[in-house]
Amino acid sequence: MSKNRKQELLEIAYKMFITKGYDNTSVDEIIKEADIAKGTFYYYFDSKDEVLDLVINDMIDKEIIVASKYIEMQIPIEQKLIGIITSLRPSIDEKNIAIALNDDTNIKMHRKYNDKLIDSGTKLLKEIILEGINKGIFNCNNIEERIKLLLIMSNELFDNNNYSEKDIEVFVDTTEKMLGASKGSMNFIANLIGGKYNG
Amino acid sequence: MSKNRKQELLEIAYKMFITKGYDNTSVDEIIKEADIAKGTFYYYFDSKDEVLDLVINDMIDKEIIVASKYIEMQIPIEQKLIGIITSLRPSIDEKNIAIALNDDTNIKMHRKYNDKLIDSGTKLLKEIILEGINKGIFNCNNIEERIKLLLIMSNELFDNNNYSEKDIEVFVDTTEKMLGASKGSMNFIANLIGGKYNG
DNA sequence: ATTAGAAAAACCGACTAACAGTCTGTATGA
DNA sequence: TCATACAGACTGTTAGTCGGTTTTTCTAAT
Repeated sequence: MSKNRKQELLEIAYKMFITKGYDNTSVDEIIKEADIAKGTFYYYFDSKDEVLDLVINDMIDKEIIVASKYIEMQIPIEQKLIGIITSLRPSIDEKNIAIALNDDTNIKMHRKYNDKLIDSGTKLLKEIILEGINKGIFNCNNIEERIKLLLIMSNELFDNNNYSEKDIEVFVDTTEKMLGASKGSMNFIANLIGGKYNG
Repeated sequence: MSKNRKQELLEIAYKMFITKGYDNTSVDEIIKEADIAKGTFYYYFDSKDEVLDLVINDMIDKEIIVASKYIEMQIPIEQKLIGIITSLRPSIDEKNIAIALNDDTNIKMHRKYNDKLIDSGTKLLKEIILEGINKGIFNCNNIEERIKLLLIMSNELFDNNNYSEKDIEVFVDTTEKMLGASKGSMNFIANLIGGKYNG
């Protein structure tokens, strides 16, 4: 029951953080929901903050698993790249996550999520971009730094649901240019992101 | 003494937020420092959060005033643009601000600062970029969206003191490309930012 | 012009409720 | 018997409240 209990607590915490927000979820509420005592909670975790970190790690890990599938797929490099970037953002059926992250009481959660995403996403994207450079589709140096910027833009632009068609247009244009891809080669992003987020 | 008192309280709060961090500064500590009672504090402000908002507004307003001076200066457009962007970030003698913003206990403050900065900075930069387009130095559409991306990158990249030469190189390259400036026309950024932040 | 007195603005500090985290245990299984 | 797993009363700190007091400002009658 030990590993199970910890995981069970994390799942309860996750659900409550998403539905109520991190700041608005007290440890007392979590243990009431889990029907355990305070001492038990602090037997498994050092702090509420540690729970947040673990919850976010789980969230990102799931996104990474989905995103990873694009690497082996038999599709154009550009589509792999964009597939990964969009997969790293909360998907349609995780719309409540996007809403939660963007809530004013979840600033801390949001920040930790984005930081971790950039960290994990960079490793994935590096493979793709190197492949693209080898095939002559991309042309750029300082790959990791460019990926970081790419993920920063994606994070800040697309995780509030307040972006416009023009935002996507500029993001596509900038992505093409900063990777040295040919103009228009990533135009399909617009459909993907538009469909994924606004649909 | 009424307007003065409010301003005095904001200045005390500002100093304490910067030196101790927002989360680590309690209202009790602020009123002790100001030598007033709790009721007085809440006579002037609705919440601790409102104080944070007001403090940040003041901070950004000061940065905007400095940045605005570049508009009238007789220097190349590229230098105006970069001058403004770098002015919007905490300057050398405000290094403690940068440190505070990046502290783990100041996530909320940091986020509000960046959001407000993008809001205020966009208006300033728009003038410059239009001027650049008119003079044939820049060449791009969707100006406001590009500015937003530019400020997002600048914010996320440069306000922790953890960026490298390569980060600057990529930022310069991306900025040139996304505004349609000629290659190398903004190379001087490296010195500016490097000197400003790492010196 | 002076002043009583009413009204509004500025201020006080004890109080509450909610919270994260602690501590001293007890039960249970190897 | 020893470590793992759990319990729940307790503490200290916090943001925010509330009923009351002082100080200032305005009004009006002398």
